[in-house]
Amino acid sequence: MSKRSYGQYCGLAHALDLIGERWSLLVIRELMTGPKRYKDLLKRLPGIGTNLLAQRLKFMEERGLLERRRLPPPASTDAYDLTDLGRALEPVLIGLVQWGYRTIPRPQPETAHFPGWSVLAMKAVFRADLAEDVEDEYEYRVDDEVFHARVKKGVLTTGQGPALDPNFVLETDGKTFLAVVSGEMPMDEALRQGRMRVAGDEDAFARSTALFDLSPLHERDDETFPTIDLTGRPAPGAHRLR
Amino acid sequence: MSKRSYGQYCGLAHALDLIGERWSLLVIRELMTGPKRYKDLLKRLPGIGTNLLAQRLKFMEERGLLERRRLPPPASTDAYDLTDLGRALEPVLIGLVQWGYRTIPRPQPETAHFPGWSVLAMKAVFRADLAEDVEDEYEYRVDDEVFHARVKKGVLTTGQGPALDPNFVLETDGKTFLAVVSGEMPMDEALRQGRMRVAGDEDAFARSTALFDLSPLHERDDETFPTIDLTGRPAPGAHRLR
DNA sequence: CTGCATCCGCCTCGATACTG
DNA sequence: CAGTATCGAGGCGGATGCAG
Repeated sequence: MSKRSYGQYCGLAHALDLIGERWSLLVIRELMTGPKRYKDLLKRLPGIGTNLLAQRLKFMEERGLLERRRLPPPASTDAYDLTDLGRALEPVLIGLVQWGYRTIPRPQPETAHFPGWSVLAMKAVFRADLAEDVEDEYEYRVDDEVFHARVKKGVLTTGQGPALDPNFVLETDGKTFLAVVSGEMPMDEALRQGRMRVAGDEDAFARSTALFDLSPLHERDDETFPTIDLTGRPAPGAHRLR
Repeated sequence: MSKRSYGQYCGLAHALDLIGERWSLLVIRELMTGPKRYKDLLKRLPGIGTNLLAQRLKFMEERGLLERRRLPPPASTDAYDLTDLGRALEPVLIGLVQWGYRTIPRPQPETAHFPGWSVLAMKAVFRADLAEDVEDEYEYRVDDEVFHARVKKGVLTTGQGPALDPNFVLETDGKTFLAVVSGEMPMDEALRQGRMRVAGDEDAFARSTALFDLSPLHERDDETFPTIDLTGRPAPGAHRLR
């Protein structure tokens, strides 16, 4: 029952009392892109073990991080959804993603990957300083997952499901997608090989590749790596797009 | 030896592979305020167990988060210090502190607390939007710990040890300090009772209490609660100080 | 005395089997 | 489908040992 607390008066220690145990933050990550059913969580968290997932869900529900919800009529079972408190962890997740990408190893054959994980990654690598004058909407279809991004006045919002009025729709399979986002394969090559297709406005697509800097993460130098900005100052060397 | 990895291609999962285990982030927190010796870490992390601390230090040193350093001559033993990679976790720690303070319970008699933990807390509750025109330096002496804050052009920097040219020096004991920062005791009362003393510029002290909003954390409404700002937009209702 | 390594009991984790 | 029950393996926490 996880009665182990650090017993410190410290915001960090208390935060870790709530979400510091194994799998907890990954459950939050899954719910960050929308409500999920129990079995979906199991599928997207390979290795968690069913008892532990149940325990984590119960624990975080009791603490007010998430809640069990009855889905609208067509669905027969419940789903889990974040509360405002749980959703407030988004900046922390983004910060951890940014930090993690500094040293993430290249994907191995057995490395798990779901396209939806890239929604957080997009927010992590988003260049808000280049997006002041951009107003776009992009749709991504990878395997059976569909998600979208909306850029407006320097702000990025994302969600699962199709976009309302996308400037382009990108379509590919999970293997190609992973190869591209991990920097193993240049995007142009995936397009040339026909393993990735983009339908819509070419200029918007060019803008999107600048806004989401998917360029080889492993060779990137720290100077240009975006990090959470506590002061709101523009990054050095930043220039307007368009 | 902690060979357990999530095996996911996701910045968050990889970050948790590095700092997701018990005590890891608290070790980082300790080193965030400056290099520490092994025994100091043990003392400031009650309950960790000596073997586990050694294991965590070794693990994180191998991964490049921290390094063992020989201290300047007067010291006889080594100390541990963060690398740039480890120090890059600061925004994440601040974000977690901000989030943790939303639900942190009132301190109990057995709750551990070291004054230095408040250095991170200051950064977490700092109102940068009020500090644009402030240029101050404050010194805090609590029990045997001394630390300082420097505010300049909306930016806060902190450190252990005395300030160079402080506008005021605040002095108190650990018990009173905890009571005040946890909102159990109003700062005025601590001053009136003589349990806390402020020597120096009264106006600067008034500014500091506005910049570091120590007002009752437990009753605070979410609207005014500072959170990490990814966009650099000023908080709603913010006004200039001075 | 500091900086660990070893040992030991307990709790957590992860996999599988089972139930409403 | 959504969990609960069970169990072996390993991580954790506390005490102790020991080398520099």
